[in-house]
Amino acid sequence: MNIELKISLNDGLFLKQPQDSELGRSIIQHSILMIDEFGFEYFTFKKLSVRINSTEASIYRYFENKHLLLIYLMNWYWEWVNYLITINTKNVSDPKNKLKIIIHSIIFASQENPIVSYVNESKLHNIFISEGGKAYHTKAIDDENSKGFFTSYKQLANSVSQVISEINPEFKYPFSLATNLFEMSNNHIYFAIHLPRLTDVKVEEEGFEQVENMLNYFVDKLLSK
Amino acid sequence: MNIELKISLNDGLFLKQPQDSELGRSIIQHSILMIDEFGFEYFTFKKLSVRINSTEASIYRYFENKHLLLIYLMNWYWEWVNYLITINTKNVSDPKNKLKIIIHSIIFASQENPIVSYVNESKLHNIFISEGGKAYHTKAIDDENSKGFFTSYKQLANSVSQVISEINPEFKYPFSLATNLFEMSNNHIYFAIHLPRLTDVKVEEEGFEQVENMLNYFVDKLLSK
DNA sequence: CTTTAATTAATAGTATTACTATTGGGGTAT
DNA sequence: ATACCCCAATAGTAATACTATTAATTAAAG
Repeated sequence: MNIELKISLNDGLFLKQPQDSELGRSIIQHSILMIDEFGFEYFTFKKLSVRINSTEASIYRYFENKHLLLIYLMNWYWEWVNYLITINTKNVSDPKNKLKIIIHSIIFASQENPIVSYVNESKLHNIFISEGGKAYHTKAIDDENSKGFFTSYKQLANSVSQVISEINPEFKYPFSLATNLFEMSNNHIYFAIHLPRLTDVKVEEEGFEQVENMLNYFVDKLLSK
Repeated sequence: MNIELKISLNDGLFLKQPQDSELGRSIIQHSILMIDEFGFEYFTFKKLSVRINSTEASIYRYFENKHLLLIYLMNWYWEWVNYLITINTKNVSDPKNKLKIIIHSIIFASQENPIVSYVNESKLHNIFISEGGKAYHTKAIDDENSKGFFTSYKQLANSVSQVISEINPEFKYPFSLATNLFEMSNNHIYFAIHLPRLTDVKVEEEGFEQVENMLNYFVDKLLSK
């Protein structure tokens, strides 16, 4: 028997629940692989349909367009990081330790706890790093936001901000720092790979330790009294 | 007589120097207005050509495609901010004051020193905030980087990092902090407008004072010994 | 001056992309 | 057996991204 975790996402993101059918799961699986491989701009439903031996029109029955598919995938990622943070900090009471674990969860999300067989979490993390911003940098942002397409990210930011406020209740920018941890993590992994003159950190085969150290250093300094 | 400043940009960014002809300047002027108004995805050369009473093919003689036009505009912005920082800090010797002025220049770039008649610097700043990341989040990044399309940004980051190191020579991440000032400024202005739950700052009609205060607060804390 | 060369932008396309209306096939219920 | 419903494929259209070629204008050479 095959037990599959079902990630719960805003149902305005899809026309038909992709997790419930073979074709739907195949769309999720191969869209992740193809966006990672070729980039979001080059990725089309036509190309995806050829790869999964289906048709364009069939994919359109699941997702309205490729932009909403990207938001769907980013929501998957946010939900998954949220899940990771929850289980990793379950028995931790010291907020400073909690924040360390949160930072580790953000950066090493890709290498731990694969929970859904048809989702390559490591490549989903790559997409988050390279294409994540495109999910909310669009003219339709206000409309999409009002439909709740970014509540997962907001919840994530909210729970991280609470830990920040626990560490230093006087710190004036807990939400800004929380989102900055995500944005900075993405940016500096990306810069280290593609625009190294824009950062001080390097990424190695072993992983993103230097990025993790930098974020911990920033947080320590900013939250010291 | 009409004296126009000519911004010097990497000539791999265009096929034909747009600053040298009426049509070229019109392309720059109205692409800024249209991208700001409709967003980069909706913007096309066809629509631009209708607006400026020309043809698609004529625009293609100046720019290879709309992505390179965006990189061109972002380079324009980086060069312009670099120019602003240079003149604003010319007679300032204290590095702490210098950094304050740099932060002010980044955030209020749009409201000061319009230098080129056919460029609406305020709307160019809007594009930088909303669409800037798309200039370098693409599969062609390594190729484009090797052609020097991002040297303006790197120079900017480099000169800011020098000021940071002057303030605190022990600080380990001067480049990361420099780029983070730009990225954070963009993100939190954007969040304040569209995703307010992701930040602690608000933007008012008067401007982005709260963002400026936040960046100064971050810098003070991070660079204190 | 004229003829030739070079530079300019417009015409008129094509291939691809994004998206949709409609049809048909395979289970399920009665 | 047949009516009903769900599913995905066929076969389109309109818009987009891009290009080969031609026409018009300007500059240079004889």
